[in-house]
Amino acid sequence: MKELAAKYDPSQVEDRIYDSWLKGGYFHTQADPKKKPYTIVMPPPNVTGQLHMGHAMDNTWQDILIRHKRMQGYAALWVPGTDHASIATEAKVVAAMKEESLTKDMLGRDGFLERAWDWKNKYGNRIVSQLKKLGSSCDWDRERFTMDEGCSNAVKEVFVRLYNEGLIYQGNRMVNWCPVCNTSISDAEVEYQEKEGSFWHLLYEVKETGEKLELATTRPETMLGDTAVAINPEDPRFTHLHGCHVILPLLNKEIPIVCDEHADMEKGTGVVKITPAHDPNDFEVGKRHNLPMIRVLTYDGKMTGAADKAVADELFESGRAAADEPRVLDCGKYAGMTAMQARKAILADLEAIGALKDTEPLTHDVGTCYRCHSVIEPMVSKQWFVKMEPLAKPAMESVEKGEIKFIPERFTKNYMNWMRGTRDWCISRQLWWGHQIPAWYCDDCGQTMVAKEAPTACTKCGSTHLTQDPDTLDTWFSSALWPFSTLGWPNEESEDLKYFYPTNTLVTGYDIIGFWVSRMIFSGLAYTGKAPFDTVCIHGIVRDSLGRKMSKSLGNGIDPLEVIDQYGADALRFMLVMGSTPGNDMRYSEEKVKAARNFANKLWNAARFVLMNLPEDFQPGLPAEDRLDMSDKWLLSNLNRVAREMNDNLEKYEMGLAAAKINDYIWDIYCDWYIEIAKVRLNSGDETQADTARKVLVYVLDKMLKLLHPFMPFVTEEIYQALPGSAETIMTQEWPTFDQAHDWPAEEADFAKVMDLIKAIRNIRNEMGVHPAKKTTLVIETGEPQAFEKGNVYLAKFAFATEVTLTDKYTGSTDGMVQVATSAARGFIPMMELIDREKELERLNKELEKAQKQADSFSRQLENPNFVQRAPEKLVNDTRAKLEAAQEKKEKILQAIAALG
RNA sequence: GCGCGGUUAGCUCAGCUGGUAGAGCAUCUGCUUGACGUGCAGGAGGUCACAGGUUCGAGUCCUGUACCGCGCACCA
Repeated sequence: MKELAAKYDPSQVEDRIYDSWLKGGYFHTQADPKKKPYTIVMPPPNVTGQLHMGHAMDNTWQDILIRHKRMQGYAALWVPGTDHASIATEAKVVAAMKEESLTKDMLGRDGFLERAWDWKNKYGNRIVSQLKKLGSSCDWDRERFTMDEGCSNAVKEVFVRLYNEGLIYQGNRMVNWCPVCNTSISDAEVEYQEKEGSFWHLLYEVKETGEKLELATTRPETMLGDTAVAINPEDPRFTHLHGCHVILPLLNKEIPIVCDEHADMEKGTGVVKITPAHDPNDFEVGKRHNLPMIRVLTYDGKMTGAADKAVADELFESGRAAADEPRVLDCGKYAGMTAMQARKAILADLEAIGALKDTEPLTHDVGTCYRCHSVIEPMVSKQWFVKMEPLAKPAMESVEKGEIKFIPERFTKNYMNWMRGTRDWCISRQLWWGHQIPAWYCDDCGQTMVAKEAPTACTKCGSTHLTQDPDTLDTWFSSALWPFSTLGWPNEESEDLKYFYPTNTLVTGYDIIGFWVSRMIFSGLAYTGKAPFDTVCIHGIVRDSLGRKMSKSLGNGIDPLEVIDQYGADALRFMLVMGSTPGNDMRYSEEKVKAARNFANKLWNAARFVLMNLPEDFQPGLPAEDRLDMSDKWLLSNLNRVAREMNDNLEKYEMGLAAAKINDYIWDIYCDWYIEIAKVRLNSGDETQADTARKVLVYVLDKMLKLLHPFMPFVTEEIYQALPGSAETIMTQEWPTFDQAHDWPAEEADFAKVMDLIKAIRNIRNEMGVHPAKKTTLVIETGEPQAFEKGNVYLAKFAFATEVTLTDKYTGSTDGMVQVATSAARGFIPMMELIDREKELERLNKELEKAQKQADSFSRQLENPNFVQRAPEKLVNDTRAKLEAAQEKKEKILQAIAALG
């Protein structure tokens, strides 16, 4: 047992406690046949990232769940780790290199990767130590990284398997190309932003008829790559053009007019130019009509030139180009221009020849890169894809069957929509930081070989000149495997995999259901045959106090570490769960953090009070029942209920409700009522009473520390350590459960009656402005003396009574007596001279009105024969009792008014 | 266009399977009460967006409307 400091200073306590947890090894969990497993894998933050409010919330929720289960005796494992975040990290490293005027090309792949690893090693620990600041009880012995050996092995394994099953293929497809990041990105990574643009109406001359065909485009610079124009086959305006051609302006090239339903008769002029290499719809049209694909943009967003053409042509001539490879145009005078420059130049030239009819302003949604927000160029390019349909099907079924449950349930729909609509997943990235694709090409014959290890010779021609595909995999490819790659997969014999997998709860934000959750689900099902978790608990995002998304550009982000420094991790954590609901966004506000900090402080002081009242030789343990009085039983009975309800709430992922309950119990019930009661007994001079109060105080304090621990781990541990007879840590103590032996409804009800009277007396005194120092006698008239006899002592203190008398019928004078009424009792207080008669009359009438309203509402209900007939019997009886109580109270108020008059 | 969410006290939000509307903050009135003023006691403040419906009974379930926000699709 030790003393608590006069003030709780989280910054003096938290790091020390966290270290002690680490030293104690309490976070570490192993397969244990005697226990049930409970597993959470942490959504891996970017290795070079910094903790933000989103992480803080995500990890707080996980920590609450894991600490709760750990205390319940599960082998609770929380696997932490970080994500290599290919594109984000690479961008940062490149930016840092730029400071030294270095580029990737100057360093070469190996040189670059060396730098990238240095970067990772330098910053990779930052986020981890920040997570520790939060109090996260992850098993750091198992910390993983998506590019570590095990994860990389899993990635290669999956890639090879899927390839062999035909689920990964390579091909020239339309992809989203970011000319700034210089890589393809997946459909999911494209963000649409509304932008001001124009709609340019162009005129293409029909070769056969000489008429000018008007069509509109938002991207005129791609017209050099047009290989057709399309009209709708049903369009009566253009039937005469079936089979005709147009002359593509500027290039003076003949291209066909094709009939395709992609051309919408209602839209624009009904004529649409077809650029198969640079538009996803046109790509499809091109395939349907066997149109050539002509690429006019380089991968860094410039118009192609002679050199680009030469490279491509050489591939074709040597026979190494795939059949679906696009041709490349030498854009001549436009070569080397950016798309924007080319747009201007081409429009000017079109105008000069009279081919630009009109320019119409237009706001439209433009696809942008989620990373750098530059405009995406749709482009045909040779990439690796995962065939989604065969994988999505079981992934949807699994959720439909209820093997995986979303909390809240509505996100199931969100997930289903995503799965249903998803196209094949482009997984190759033109980046160096990441898992290099395990595919090798024969320099001599072009043969493709996919294997976990580099082949020594070409399987076709035997050549030893092999080159590995330079591309890396989408970051999400490795995160998709996270729930099992971290547990030992593909080694099916792994103890951890067998014991801890499938995991239980996945906690994450709704913004990455598509990116991550869905991919883990289909991956888990495909490779392990099991859904990777049974529950997906979704939280919203933390917004600023004005409800705006926190963002770098707005500069409205709140740094969780600064909040921790100022108010403590417990306060931040508590703020992030109190009053929050799964799936809903919440606002950050410093007021809320302060409220949480105040709560920690309240608990601290309560504990200080308890401890300072314990004698040296104090023996903890609850006294025998016959020593417990009404207030003890009321307190314990309430504790019991709170424990049960919190447990139910946590099982249902209602962390916010659970937090509110322990908050209310500690503050209202334990501190505001019970400690005040205990003071009376501690100072009563009755050692038995005092000892009972102390024992109950300590017993309940211990329980409520445990109930609060998952939410506020630091302050609860610090206090727990100071309790007599405490173990080395609260972390592994048993979570309190409902105890049938501590269920005392009768005493609870009796005590409630006493509290009622106390509140009524406090109320009147306050309203009448009677100074607390002014004490009076008190006569209680009641038909239920058992409650008030036992509560006598407390009434003296809380009702400011010098002397309390009980009677079943007050026969004394009502002169000068102020009367208070509750349903169970009438109180007579001689203090009329202290109060204003008129005011008191007014107050009583108000009370009467209130009671009357209540009684009316109940009797109305009971007068309804349908209610009595159809409502549950218990409810009807309860309502009768309530009506009776309201009437009794009314009666007593009436008597008080009469006495006054 | 399809879908989702929100609308409850001045503010920020809870309210689980329908049963007399809650909290924190703010506000007002008292209180230097031997744990805590980061506190204590008390007050005021709500036709739960609107309109219908189901039900003995609706903040809660159903239908529709309005406003705010979000996601997806389309965008020649």
